[in-house]
Amino acid sequence: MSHFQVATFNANSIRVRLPQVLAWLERVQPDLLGVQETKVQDKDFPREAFEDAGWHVAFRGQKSYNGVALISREPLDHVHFGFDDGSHPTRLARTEIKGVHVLCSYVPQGKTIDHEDYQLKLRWLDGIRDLLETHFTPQDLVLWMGDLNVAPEPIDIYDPKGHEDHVDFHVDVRQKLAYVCSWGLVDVFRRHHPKEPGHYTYWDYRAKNPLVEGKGWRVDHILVTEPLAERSTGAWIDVDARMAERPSDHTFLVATFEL
DNA sequence: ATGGTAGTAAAACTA
Repeated sequence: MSHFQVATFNANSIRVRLPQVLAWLERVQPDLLGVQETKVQDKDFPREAFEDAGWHVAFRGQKSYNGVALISREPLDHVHFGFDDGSHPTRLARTEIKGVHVLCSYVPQGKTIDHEDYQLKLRWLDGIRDLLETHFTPQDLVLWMGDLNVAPEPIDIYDPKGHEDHVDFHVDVRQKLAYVCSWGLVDVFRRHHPKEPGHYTYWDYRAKNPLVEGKGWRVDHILVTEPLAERSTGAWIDVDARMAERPSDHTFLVATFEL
């Protein structure tokens, strides 16, 4: 039996959030952290800051937008960025660690439901289903984590009635995520906190006092195949991590397993 | 209230 702790975090600039991320890694000591929205070109990624602290990093970014990174205690095996056709390398990272196949993604947000980017988002999620079907079976140990930009259920967002036309809660995107999960993925946070409302991973900067007013969204997820779900021992959202000096609009989601 | 704030990067775009 081997302990395995994995986490996901939308940093909204890895350079601005560097002290917060380093402190969090030091405190929690996960095996693997997936980061989205690093917002930095590879030449400017703060690689040495992580390596000096004893972490291994793999990243793929671009100027201003997107960017994903994997931060690991053990050296990372080969990390593949993007889909099989090479598209979206700054939104998707894949690797294998401790026998677990890991996907880390920053799903396109979609802007508005009448925007063409929303259709791109739906097709993007189809692409994840295709990727899963191509490379794995539901009997494998597979973990998909990241900012998926979908609140799956009404309990995963404040004021669900008021957000029915929002790209992160619209019926089409929720059905699309359900379709991907119907391949054989379980929401590991919900497995440990069934039907509990008010657990959020994201709060809009533009709200006056979103954390206090409870104006949050659960759009960051760790989804796993059934054999991995059976080995999961807990899942939690680290709201305390938002006590940082310059917190991201998202916070850390953590899951633990006994492999 | 079609606003609000944060980040990048240098005006406007994204979330």
